[in-house]
Order: sequence, then C-alpha cells, then structure tokens
Amino acid sequence: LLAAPVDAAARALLGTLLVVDGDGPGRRRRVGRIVEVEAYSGQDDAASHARFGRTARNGVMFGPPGLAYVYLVYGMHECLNVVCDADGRAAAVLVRAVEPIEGAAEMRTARLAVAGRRARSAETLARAERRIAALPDARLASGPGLVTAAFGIDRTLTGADLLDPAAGLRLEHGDPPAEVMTTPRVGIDYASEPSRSRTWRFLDLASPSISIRPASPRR
DNA sequence: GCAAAGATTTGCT
DNA sequence: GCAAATCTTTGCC
Repeated sequence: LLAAPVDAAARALLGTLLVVDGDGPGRRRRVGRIVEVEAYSGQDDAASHARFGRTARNGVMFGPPGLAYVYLVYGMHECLNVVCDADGRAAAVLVRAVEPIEGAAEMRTARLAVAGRRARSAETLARAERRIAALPDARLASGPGLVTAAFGIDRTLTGADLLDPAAGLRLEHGDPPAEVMTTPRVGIDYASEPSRSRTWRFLDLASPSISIRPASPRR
C-alpha cells in the first residue's frame, strides 16, 4: 500500500492510526487518526528534501516504505514523515495533522513540556500554559510540529519501522475518510512550477483537527 | 569553511 | 496581520 506512488500512498494514509505505546507512568499510550498529509517525491519534485539527490539527511527517503523520517524545521519544530514508494525511490508523506482518539491528556502534557522547554520568561510560559490548557482535545495535534510535540516524536526515530506491530511508534489500520479534499502544499513557495501548484495536500475536511493555514479551507 | 534559508508556531503591533 | 525564534542542512566559494 505504501509502496505505491507517493500521492496515492498519501491518500491511503488518511484515516490510518498513529500509535505510541506507553512504557511507564511518565509515558502513556496515545492514539490518533491521521487527518491531513502531504506527499513529497524525489528529484522531479522541487519542493522535496530529495530535490538535490541523496544527502546525509534525506537518505532514509530512499529506503523501503514504512520507515519514519523525522527532520527539524526552522531550528525548532520536528516533522514526522512516512517513507513511501518502492525501495530505492525517494518519497515521503508528511503527517500534518492528527485527530486524538486516546490519550489526549498525555498529549496535552507533552505539549506543555515542549512549551516549558522553549519559554524564555516566566510570563510567556504562564501565557503558553494557559493557552494549551484551554485547547480542545481536537486541536492538540493540528499541525506538523504539533503532531510530534503531542506524541513525543523526535529525530532519533528516523529509520524506525512504523509498520512493525511491536514498535513503540507505529501505524495501525483505521477507516479511511468518507471524503478527501486536495489543495496545493503549504509553505513551499520556494519551489518552482509545476511542483508548487501540484495538489499533493490531502485532508479529511470532516475532521475538527486539520491545520489552519493560509492555503487551507476555513472551518 | 561560510552564508542563506527553511515541509512552523507563537506572540505582539 | 507580521515578524521573531533558533539551528541544521546544503550549496557554493
């Protein structure tokens, strides 16, 4: 399924469950439904990390489907990708938003921990804590950087097999959305045409957890 | 070696 | 609505 061309694989990932096992009192089980993704391809895609060919960072994108590719953007946010397409072909699907199903309290705790690490002053920390405490469960993982914050995912997981039923972070089967909307990808204005306009963002408009971005529909 | 820019989020004007 | 925060990656000299 994930071995398909990356746009088809991205569609197929919508509705799939993202699962983090609990391994103690400090890290409890979390489950969410993937409701927004973007497809990225190889050298034919001017928006992809693989557009310059194979490098130290993107190497895993050339590997077999189902591996995790986690990278740091803007020096502060980690983003989770699922490697797709056949082994040897660079492709990955960015997980942009997840709808919490189980363990929302744990996700909120994880969000607070990230905010605590980042805050530069007591005032901004208090403000951030109030903001996160007031978030509806559905908004805890409604952005690529928020998915990793809520699920406790970082770059050390790059290369992990998300299809392994025994993995601490894994994908599990979930029901696909009734209707899928497509738009151009977000935040890739640096890319040339036709890559920039390619409609490789896929979302479940019925979900309350999709990200709110300039290129996304309003709710 | 160096400089530039980034698959984002948050807070303030 | 705009710009800062923050650090890694990558192209190029």
